[in-house]
Amino acid sequence: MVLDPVTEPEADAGLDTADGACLPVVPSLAKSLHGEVLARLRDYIVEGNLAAGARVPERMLCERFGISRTPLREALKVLASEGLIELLPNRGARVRQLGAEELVDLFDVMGGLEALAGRLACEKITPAAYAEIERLHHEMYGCYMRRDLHGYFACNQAIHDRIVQAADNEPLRTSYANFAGRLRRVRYSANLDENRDRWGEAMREHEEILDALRRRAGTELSDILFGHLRNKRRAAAGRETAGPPDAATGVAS
Amino acid sequence: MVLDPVTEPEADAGLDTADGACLPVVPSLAKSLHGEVLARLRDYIVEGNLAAGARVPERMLCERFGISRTPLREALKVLASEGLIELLPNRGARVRQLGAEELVDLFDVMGGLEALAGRLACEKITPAAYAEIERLHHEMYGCYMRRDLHGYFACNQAIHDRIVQAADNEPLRTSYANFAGRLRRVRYSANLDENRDRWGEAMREHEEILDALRRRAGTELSDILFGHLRNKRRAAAGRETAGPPDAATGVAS
DNA sequence: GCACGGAAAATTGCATTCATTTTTTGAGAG
DNA sequence: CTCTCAAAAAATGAATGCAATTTTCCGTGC
Repeated sequence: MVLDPVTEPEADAGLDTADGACLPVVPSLAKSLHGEVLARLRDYIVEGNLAAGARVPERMLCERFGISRTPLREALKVLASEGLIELLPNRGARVRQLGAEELVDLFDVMGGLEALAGRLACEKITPAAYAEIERLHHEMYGCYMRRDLHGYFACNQAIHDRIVQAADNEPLRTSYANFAGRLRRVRYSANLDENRDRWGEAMREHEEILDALRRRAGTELSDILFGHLRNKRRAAAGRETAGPPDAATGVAS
Repeated sequence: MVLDPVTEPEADAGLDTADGACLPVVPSLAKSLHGEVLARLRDYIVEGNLAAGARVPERMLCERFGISRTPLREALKVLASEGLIELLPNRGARVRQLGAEELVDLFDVMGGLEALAGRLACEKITPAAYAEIERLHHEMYGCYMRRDLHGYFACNQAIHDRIVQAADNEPLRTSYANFAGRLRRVRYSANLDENRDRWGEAMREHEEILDALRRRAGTELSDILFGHLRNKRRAAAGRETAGPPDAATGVAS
């Protein structure tokens, strides 16, 4: 996940004379140890290998990745700016705690970004891309009917991703990936499984989503998507134990 | 600018026993040389002290800030992740070029974030905060009437900032500040001055904004704000020379 | 006169080192 | 036995050092 911008082997060696037209893809963190470490460490944390609130042990990660502390610390600074970890003055870094209110805020931002993606998708989506989403929608409906939770999740995420892709907006993609990563750090829980009402509701909302997208009704789709995320948030919040900030929270539907 | 999260002196030294309730504010980059350098360098670039597309000279900035290369390079990595600069594999960093299409994308994301801020503000804004926005609106109208462009800009920005503040969502604030910074790097141009139609239109849109906010009509305000940014984008794009990616583009209204 | 080639200089990326702060360990007092 | 305090140990933050790549500059050939 966290869709990386494509990293081709950088085939344009040699002739880059005075022509200023060498800005094809962003080679920013293409190779370079730093980029590698950043991606790996981000995955490592998002995957949940480090307990929430736990301190990030530099030494251990250094030998784990076989690098020195310099590139690792650079990666830590970036992850901090992404909001995944926090830097404690003179005390290193620790995995960011997601309190209940922060979780709510993140869900709202995701809702805002999806709303934007929907709006833009209605303007720019190609018939082929729409057809693909329609296909995924029907596949998801099939999963819903036969109570295939795993398949449903996969289709659901694929649909939302496709909408973001269809928006064809690189900064939006990046931001979306960033926030999705932050939320993904919390444990998936099969909350739909114990919440059939929400599942049905979510399915109906997805019908509306597809319908609005079919009609290219940007404003409408925007509202539906925001509401969709709001309901998802509520469903997740319902599952929450609120007390310990480590509470496993559902991220689904 | 780029509103920093408050940095209190971290008064909770000593007893943090098993109680997991020590997450008041983010001391992330509170002090620490790295945080200082990051903020200064970001300002330095946003202010436009480095030409667009120009390479970022480490050595020079090091002696300019009186630090070694390590914290500077850390800051560079973070700024790259923020999208302000780009890292070239073995060639250091350069200030990111904003092509016409990227500019459009950034405006859309700003529109999406403002739309979200409007929605949330309608839910959470306090009467006092609303009153303040109303006051700013009338002050802005005064500026408009007497053709005080500078005052108009200031009020305009203050209003949009207040809406974001009223949304009371920290991740949103951070993201908004990030994108605003990226756009701010392009030169301000008094495009409203040569585009009286747009000025009047913008003023009318702001009337609608205030009205929707007064009625706490979140969905409506969301649409108006997105459209407002869209029009702003169009006005800015109209000024653009499109050819050279260095084209000075207006960011106003 | 201009393009091509190569060596010197500069710059980058990462590792290592050093000073400072924090955390842990242990001894002693109450 | 527990609490306090101090010193050792570890870890952090930043500076410096070093190999590798890039850029610059100058000489040569056409």
